[in-house]
Amino acid sequence: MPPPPAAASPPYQCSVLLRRLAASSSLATSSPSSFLRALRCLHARLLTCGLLHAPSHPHLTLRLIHLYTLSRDVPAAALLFRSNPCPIAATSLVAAHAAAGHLPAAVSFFDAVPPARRDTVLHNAVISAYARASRAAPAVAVFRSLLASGSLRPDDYSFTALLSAAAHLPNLSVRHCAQLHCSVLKSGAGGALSVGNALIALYMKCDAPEATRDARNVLDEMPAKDELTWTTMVVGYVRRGDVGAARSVFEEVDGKFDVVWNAMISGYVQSGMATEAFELFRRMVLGRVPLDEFTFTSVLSACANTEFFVLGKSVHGQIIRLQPDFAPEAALPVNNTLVTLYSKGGKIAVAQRIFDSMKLKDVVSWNTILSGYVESSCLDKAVEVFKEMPYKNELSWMVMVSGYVHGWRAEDALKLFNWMRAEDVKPCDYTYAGAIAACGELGALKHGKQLHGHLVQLGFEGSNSAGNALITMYAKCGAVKEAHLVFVVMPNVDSVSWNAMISALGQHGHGREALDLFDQMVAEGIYPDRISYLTVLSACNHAGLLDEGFHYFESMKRDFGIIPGEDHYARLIDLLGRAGQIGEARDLIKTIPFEPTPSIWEAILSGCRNNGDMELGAYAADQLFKMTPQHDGTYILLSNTYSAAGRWVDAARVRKLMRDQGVKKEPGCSWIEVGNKVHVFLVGDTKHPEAHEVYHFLEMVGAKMRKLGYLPDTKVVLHDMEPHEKEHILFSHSERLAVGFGLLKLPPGATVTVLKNLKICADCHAAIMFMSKAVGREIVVRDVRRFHHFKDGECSCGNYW
DNA sequence: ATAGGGTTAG
Repeated sequence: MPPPPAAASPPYQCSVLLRRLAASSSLATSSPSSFLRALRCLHARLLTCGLLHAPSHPHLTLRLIHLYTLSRDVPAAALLFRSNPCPIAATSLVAAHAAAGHLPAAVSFFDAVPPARRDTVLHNAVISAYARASRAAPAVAVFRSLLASGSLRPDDYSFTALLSAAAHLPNLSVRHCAQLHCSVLKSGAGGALSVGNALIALYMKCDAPEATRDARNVLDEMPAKDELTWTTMVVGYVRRGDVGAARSVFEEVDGKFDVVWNAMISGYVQSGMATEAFELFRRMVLGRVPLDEFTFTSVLSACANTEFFVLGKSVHGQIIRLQPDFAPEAALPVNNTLVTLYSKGGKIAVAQRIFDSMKLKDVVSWNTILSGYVESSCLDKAVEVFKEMPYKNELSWMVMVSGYVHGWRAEDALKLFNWMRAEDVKPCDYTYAGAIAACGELGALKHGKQLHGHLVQLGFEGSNSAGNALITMYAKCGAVKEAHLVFVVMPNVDSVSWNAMISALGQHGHGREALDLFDQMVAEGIYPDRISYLTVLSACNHAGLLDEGFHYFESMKRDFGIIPGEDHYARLIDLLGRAGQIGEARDLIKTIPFEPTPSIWEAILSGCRNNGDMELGAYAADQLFKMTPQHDGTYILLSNTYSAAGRWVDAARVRKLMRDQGVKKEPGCSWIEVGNKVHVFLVGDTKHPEAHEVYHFLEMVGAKMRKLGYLPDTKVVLHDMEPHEKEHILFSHSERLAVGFGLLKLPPGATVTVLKNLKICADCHAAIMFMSKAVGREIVVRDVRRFHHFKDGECSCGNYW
């Protein structure tokens, strides 16, 4: 934007420049700072020429206000306006702010105009501002004030705006609609096309089935109809979930209006009927119906959601061929959807290229690329994007918080969540769900409970995402009762909630109760999914319920048509292995309708460890080595199998092999607080590429302890031990807990956190709880996998090592 | 100067 010429401009030149500035208003969004600079320059010139507020040029001030509004320089616009609060300027300001979604600002301009100066048009603008914001009651109040003014009369616009506001009434009944309909007819506004359209939309919003008939009557009595009339009908039926009726309205106009095509396609997309949407799109192409940005956006989003990636690419190709002349604003949603398509199709690099090439980007674009990186598990890249985003909204924070949770970075998730609240961004229920999941991951029961309290305060109790997260969090923290309480009070539980609750019971050894709950779910008519069955099989595993496991495994396919996947087979084999029926497990492999996968061989191998069946074990290990040669678990499992069979030499040979092959043991750490010291044990290979992350975590632990201040002189003692020392220290839980760490010698009030990533049996868990009670201290057990049934060596860390 | 429909991120 070049600055205006330096020479003094006559009024005419000023108005020309203003108009040119307005024409380049797209710059206001793409390059706001240079636009604003030019605008201020012009403003100064108008002032020096004495043209502002000149009675001969009222439009100059008006246009200036409008442009300031466009550039979001609200104070400047307001200042100009206050010097002369004329209704025309107010109308323009109200409309601009309402369009930008700033309702309070919009209304403030209405309020600033003295009531005697307000005209009908200004009232109309405010009514429609409320309508846009779904605020029916204040819209009606403004309409009433219009009637009460005495001198003013509502016109067609007033009624159109009033009706569209009324469509947002919470319990809209046919009676309401009929009353409004009557007052429209009495005023004589009934003949206007826009009023008729608004009436149809109003009736179609009613839940009552007979409302559609009334809408149809309005339509039939309208002297003239336009494409909006039909579109409203189609959209109304789609929203009511009656795609069939929408389709017959669509057939009735026989494709005469382009927008109705778009409405029908998007209706199919919203109803999850992608195939029908594609079919309609094909007919549009064949029938040479003009395709616009709305068509492309709907079809592309259908492709992205249904993983019809190839079809999406061909639509993209079509766009490239047609070279449609979209304005940057029109191309924006199309490009946003393309970015979604490619990132969901796993082509994040292509998505990034499209993103880079976009002339105009908005929050949606940035959120799309952000979640693209999160879903492609490129968390570091996502963080980078998050930091450089020019604008964020609540969704951006939500994506990042839940991205951290999925990337196993719970601490970062909580940090971000707190930061977000410090920035005064109000988290939605999904964001709370992410933070709560992070608490579950960390075993931070207190913090989780706190968030639960906030949820209740904020009125998010009815939210399923938050409720499901709470169930899982409480279960992970060992608070099954609380989990159950959440489950019971949830107003509309879904299959995720059931699965979470069943799994909560199963994890804590309540196998029978878990199975009962599953049966109850089926009895209530909820269809179990593959996750439900995974959960049920795990519950059987924890409780050692072999026959029940088989019973549910068989019913899965028979009763619900769910094809068992590798994970289901692996759990079943696990179950057999635990019961000592390794021969049956061997037979089961033969019945699997696909090639056994690593997780199945792993289950076999760990079954063999319990039974010392070295022949099968060695075979399973062979298969595993072939499939995942660098997987440390295989070596450890095989070595343990040999140990269990008493073949120590072979066990040592496997470990040597692992070293020789250069397979790195994944690093991890365990930590425990004793007195004023935090003992941290670094386990695994310190040369592993991920070891620095563990060191980082250790530093964080220390810093956190000091910050919390509950142990004033906390020292972090790093134990980077020799292998033989590790095996000694991590030999057995109960031993370690009782003796090794001197639990009973702890000072009163100390908190003990028991290790990360250990397998622990129900008996040990009970022992810890008992000790905790005995010494009157809180003990948090975090991220511990618990086994109800265990044999020698299973619970001890000899297994882990 | 004001109205009404069809689009995108989880």
